[in-house]
Amino acid sequence: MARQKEFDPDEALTSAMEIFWERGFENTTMSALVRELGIGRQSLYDTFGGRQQLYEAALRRYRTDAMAKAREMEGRSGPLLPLLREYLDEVVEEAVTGSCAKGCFLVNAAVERGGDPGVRALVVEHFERLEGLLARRIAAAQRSGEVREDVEPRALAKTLLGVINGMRVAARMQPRREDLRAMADAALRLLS
Amino acid sequence: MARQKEFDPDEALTSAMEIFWERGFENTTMSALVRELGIGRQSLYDTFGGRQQLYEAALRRYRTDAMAKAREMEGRSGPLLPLLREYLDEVVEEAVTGSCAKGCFLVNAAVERGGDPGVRALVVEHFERLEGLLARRIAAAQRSGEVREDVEPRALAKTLLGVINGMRVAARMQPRREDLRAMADAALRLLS
DNA sequence: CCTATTCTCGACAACAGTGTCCAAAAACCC
DNA sequence: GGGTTTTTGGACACTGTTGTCGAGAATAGG
Repeated sequence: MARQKEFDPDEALTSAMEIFWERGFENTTMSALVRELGIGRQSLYDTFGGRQQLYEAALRRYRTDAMAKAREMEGRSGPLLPLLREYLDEVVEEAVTGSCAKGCFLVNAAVERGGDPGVRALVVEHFERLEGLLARRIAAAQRSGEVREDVEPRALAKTLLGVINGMRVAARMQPRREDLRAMADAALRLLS
Repeated sequence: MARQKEFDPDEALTSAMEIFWERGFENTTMSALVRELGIGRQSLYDTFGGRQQLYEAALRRYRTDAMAKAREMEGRSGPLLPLLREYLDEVVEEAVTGSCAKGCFLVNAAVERGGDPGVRALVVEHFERLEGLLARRIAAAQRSGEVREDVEPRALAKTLLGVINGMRVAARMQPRREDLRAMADAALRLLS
């Protein structure tokens, strides 16, 4: 029928995501993406349909990956705290890895583009799901006596998520692994 | 000698700060500032010297105000937890007040312009000071038995700051007072 | 009242970035 | 091999933004 694309759209989206993640929306021009992805301008527009749409696609992909990690944690049984430690370690590594401080794409998006309803909805939805997931696991851990019971699960989940996002912000200022680990350790200790 | 300014530079800086705070750097054009401050373009450039410099000046002003609030808390004696509650209440109100979700200017700046060394330094310095201040008060509260002693003060301070910044991020996504209060309550409960 | 200095306002040059157009090239099917 | 469809790459129109220029207005001092 016709000519086939010379690049892999999925791979391109991943690269675009990393660039948007590091530099943010406003500091990422289409020209830069064309240059760094090694894809023609027109191909980029044809495939993804413009900067805003490409950004949202990148955000969706990040969100899917992030939720997969969280669900993987949910899927496993056993005590909560070791699972949480593992999860937090991943959060730290992700926030620190890369040429510069990236933090978390969703947090960055919320801060930088909270004004955009589409972006905001995308972000809010993710964190609500994550909070629900955490709250359920925390409630179970409270019943088994692993987590203190003087704070209700929902509030504990919100606060834990707060620490996690605080870690991401801290990582964006200064990606020092030991600082983030200290926060993670303390947060876990406080739960019991 | 000469004509005097028709506007108050200090007041103008305050307004500019609020606008940068709400919309961020890239989404705030000089033309918009000229329009909304009611000041001539040239006057703005003469007084503040360009967008980047105006932004940094606004950031400095915010930082000064924020540190003043923190020091006010430090100055007062008595048990720590009530003071912290008061402080957190202020944080919540500040993050929620305004026509839209503002969060914290410094957090926003760190996320949006972490790439700029000047901005980054400004932000890092502030949070380091704040962390030190908190750590000192927490250490004292530990000695008096008000705060649990199984986590060292520095780590506790980092984590508390993490929750606070997490609250600011949450506020930027969805400025719901009850959610932020729940986080603040839980964080305080976890300290004891 | 006059002069010197500073402020104010509209206009604008220079620049950067987005999204589109068009011609050429490439792949697939007949 | 020819025709058709799609991709590709460069050029470019258009828009929006920054920072500056020059003329005119306002104020303080002589």
